[in-house]
Amino acid sequence: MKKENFYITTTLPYVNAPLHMGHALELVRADTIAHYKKLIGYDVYFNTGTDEHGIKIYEKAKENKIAVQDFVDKGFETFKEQLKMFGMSKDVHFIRTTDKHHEIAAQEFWKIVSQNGYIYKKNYETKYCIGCESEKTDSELENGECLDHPGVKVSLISEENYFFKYSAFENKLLDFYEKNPNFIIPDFRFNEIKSFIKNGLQDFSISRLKSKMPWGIEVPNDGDHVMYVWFDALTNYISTLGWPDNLENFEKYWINGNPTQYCGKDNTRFQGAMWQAMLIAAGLPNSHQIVINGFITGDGGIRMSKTLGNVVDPRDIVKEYGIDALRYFLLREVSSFEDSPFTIERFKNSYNSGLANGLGNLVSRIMTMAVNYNVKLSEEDLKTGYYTNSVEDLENFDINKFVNNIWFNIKNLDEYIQKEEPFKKIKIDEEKARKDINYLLFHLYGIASLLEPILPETSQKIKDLIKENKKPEQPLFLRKE
RNA sequence: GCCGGUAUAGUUCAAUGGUAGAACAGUGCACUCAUAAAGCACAAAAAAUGGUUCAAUUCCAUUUACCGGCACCA
Repeated sequence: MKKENFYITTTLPYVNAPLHMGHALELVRADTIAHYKKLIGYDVYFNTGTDEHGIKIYEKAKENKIAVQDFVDKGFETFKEQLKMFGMSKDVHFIRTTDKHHEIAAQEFWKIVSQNGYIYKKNYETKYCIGCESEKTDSELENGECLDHPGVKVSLISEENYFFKYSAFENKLLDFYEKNPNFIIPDFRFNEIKSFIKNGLQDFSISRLKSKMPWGIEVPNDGDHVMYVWFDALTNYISTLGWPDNLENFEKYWINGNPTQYCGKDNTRFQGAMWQAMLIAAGLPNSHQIVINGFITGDGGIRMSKTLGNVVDPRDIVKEYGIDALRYFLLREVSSFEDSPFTIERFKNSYNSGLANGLGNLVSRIMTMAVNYNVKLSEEDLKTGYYTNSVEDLENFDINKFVNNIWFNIKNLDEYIQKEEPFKKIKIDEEKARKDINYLLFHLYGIASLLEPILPETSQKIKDLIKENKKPEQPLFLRKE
């Protein structure tokens, strides 16, 4: 039978800074969905990678006195190492916006959109703060002054830029949304973007003078300009598939793979509208779904920031508690769509109750009985698939709810042991006690199966213990005080 | 300012036009297979005002508080 295909991607983080908790959330969630789809038999293409162009990266490299290419190469290696720390699938595909084939794809994309009449040149006024020596957006200004340099009026710099005819896509986007009522998840984000578009779209600038921003992809047939972020970065979602050369992969995963994009809520507009308009402009099919995460905040919903000192680094969590502990918290405790706080205290509470006292302890108590009384699962029991039910939540990207249900099963087994007391029964009615333990093993194996996309490492450990009829040598998750 | 949303136990979240459920934290009991774990029990909640209704936490309106969006910021 021919396998069905599935494509999923994260956004590409900037290569010049370490990944924060929000990145970890997006990556781990996309990984979970990718893993789940593989389990139910899909041929999955999972994309992530790094955005490596732009003035900030260029300047940072200069500041560190190294060649820009070396700087981004190093950043990319760091990125890959961090993905390992998040327990990502090994078969994830990486795209770098400095990859040669990506650069060619971005230029080809530009050419097509230009041929279709959606790119034109016009004068563009940017606001420039002499103090910062950089361009500013309106949202960065107050009363026409940059916040870091009050009293210094920003100056207006005029230059010729290429523009994308975004304004031509109002109705096309609204039509597309109308036909795809689940295009953006959750629906309140969908409403936001709809009302944004109904307020009217303005064309936006898509190039910069190369003399001012040397580190970027050249605009086709115009060596004086490089692409500004949009046409460069957003096209990664198809260049990773080999577009425009490898149309086989493109057809398989983009056209027939329900391309699904995870992103944070600050990216709603870019992924949900801008990129979609660009695809229409290029005559290419739209994404299938955009799934939008909330933010990870500090306690009380306030923003994480260095000055407040409430930043939790995902790498520190992994170092102290392990990969699956981080994944557990992100996938179970963080709301699937709303903002959620991440504090060490919350994390520790959740770790102790859910992983140490919950799952870890359950594995210990069941395996001890199974080993002591030598109860093993039959080959047939080991083959039973657990992915027939209860996956609706995953299909709706409500991972949070899915994981909660697994923990409901864990609780049920604890209650079962307490009620049936096989450890007592074994002295009175051995056959019945062995049946109980078999039941427990069977359902524990089921829990391990459900956990496969959530906590891949732990899932494998539990399955091995059951198959080999062994107790864990050390607690799966040591209680932390 | 405009548009949208939210307000339920100490905390994070449910359900519901007619007894408001759970998890974590708390208190107590009790068990020993297990990581001083798990189990059982107890305690604990509808922002305010008004309206519709036999009946409102639920529907409607107003007020208050908070959150999100309102463009070139990944």
